[in-house]
Amino acid sequence: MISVVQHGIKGSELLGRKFHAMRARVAPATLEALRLDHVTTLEAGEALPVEPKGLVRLLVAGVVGEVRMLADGRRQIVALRLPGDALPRSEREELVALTRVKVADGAPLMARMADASEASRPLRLGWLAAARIDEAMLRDQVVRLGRMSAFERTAHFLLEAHERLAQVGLAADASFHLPLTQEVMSDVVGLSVVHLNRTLQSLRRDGLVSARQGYVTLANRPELVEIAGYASRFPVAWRANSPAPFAASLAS
Amino acid sequence: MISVVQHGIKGSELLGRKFHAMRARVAPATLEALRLDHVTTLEAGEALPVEPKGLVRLLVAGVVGEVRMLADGRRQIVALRLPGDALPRSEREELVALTRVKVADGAPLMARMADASEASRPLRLGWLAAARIDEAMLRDQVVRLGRMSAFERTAHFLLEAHERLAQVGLAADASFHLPLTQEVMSDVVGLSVVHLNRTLQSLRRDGLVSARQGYVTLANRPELVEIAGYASRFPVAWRANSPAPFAASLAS
DNA sequence: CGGGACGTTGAAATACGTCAAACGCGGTGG
DNA sequence: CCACCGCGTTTGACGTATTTCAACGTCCCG
Repeated sequence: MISVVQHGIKGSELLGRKFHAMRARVAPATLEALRLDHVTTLEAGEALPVEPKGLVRLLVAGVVGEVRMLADGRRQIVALRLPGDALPRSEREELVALTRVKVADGAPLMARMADASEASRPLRLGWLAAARIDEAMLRDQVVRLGRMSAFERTAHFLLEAHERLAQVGLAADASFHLPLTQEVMSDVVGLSVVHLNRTLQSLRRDGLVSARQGYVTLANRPELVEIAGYASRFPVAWRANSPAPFAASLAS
Repeated sequence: MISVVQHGIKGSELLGRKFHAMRARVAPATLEALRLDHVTTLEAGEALPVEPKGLVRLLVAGVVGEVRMLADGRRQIVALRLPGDALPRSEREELVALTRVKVADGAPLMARMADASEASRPLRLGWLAAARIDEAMLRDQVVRLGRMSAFERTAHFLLEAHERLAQVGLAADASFHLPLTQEVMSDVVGLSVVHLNRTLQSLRRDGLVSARQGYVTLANRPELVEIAGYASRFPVAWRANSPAPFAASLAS
């Protein structure tokens, strides 16, 4: 979330590739300033070091979790960060690499932009819009955990994951790569591993999704949407654009 | 949340009283610009009309809930807004007066400030800080719902409510006025009314809180904190200040 | 071949939800 | 003044979703 990529800056050298900036809504000069400094790779399970200065980091590949631990070891993954998302720095949550991960330190400009002081107006607005989407997804998460059944939660979660990945070009059709262990997913949706497992089985039995080996296919998306009461978090304006160019970054 | 009041602008004519602005960290000129236009009163149960222009509204008295309804009638109150909080405008949540409520339309300046474009730097920073606190509380809510037992949730919720009210001078000691029905509270903490009721009884039996008639007393705060794993959401810097002047606004 | 993650399964425990009724209480109207 | 609501709280009995515990299967990797 806080995904700059989803904002008109489509693609970049995020992956070591050239800027792809199709139909970028941001002035070239500003885009230029977005050039990223350093790309680090972390292994699954590692905690990301806390951001030293005021830099902003961008998740280039893999999945990062905002993890909150309780005293007795219970774990809640407050939110997931997917490729293209910025990595926030919250005080009580730890950022943990849930898969192998590539992180790019944004140029200081990004930090200043976060300050909402300097930087260009359109970029700043995009930033704000992304933050708003972020918060909306957080609210979704609250509703999921507070009022939805295990079945609904899981469906809703998968729908969200799919949509977010599709946004950044990591899901062409109804299937996508989501290399998370069931334990991780259970900590996202607030269930025990065992029950999540059983819930996934129900979803499969009902022909709604098929999930194996980290590959998920939404076999019956309309029905899933119905069940979960899912509503897209992305303004139509954005959905129209795509297909986002930067791909294949979830795996490695 | 997004409480401007908690930011150095201590007190105001929010209640029709004089500005009290002790040790305000904001320039008088900026403060001046904060003057509020119109104060409306709404009855419990009423939904606040959606903000027409780009105005920002401030909750002066009473409690407002950010309510999300599911198709089948289930209700989740994503967050509570207490006196001094700004009223956000989210797409999927409805703002509902949970008690009799007083709302003030902020001057257009506030709107511009929300844009993070114009307005003074300190005010803008305060705004951002408040937004950060807001999000932190939202994360707390996620953890509560995702990984805490009914007992812990309720304790945690009461602690948060107490602290927030104390921040704005609506709780001197360990007791405070929280005129919410158990049904409302149950929709905040994601429990059934019946179960919330029983949970409150346990809390009473254990001598941790006493709650009757909308008046809550944290009889054993340290123990509650321990149980709920509660951590304050307010930076120490703020806590030092107080006692906030504007009072008695929860009731009416 | 052994070990370690991860997924799956079964049986039993429990936390929480649902249903339905009763209670208390302030308010209203006769 | 009393009777009769309506609304919120409380209680009991019961149903069920979800957790816990413990074991087993499987795949991968050394």
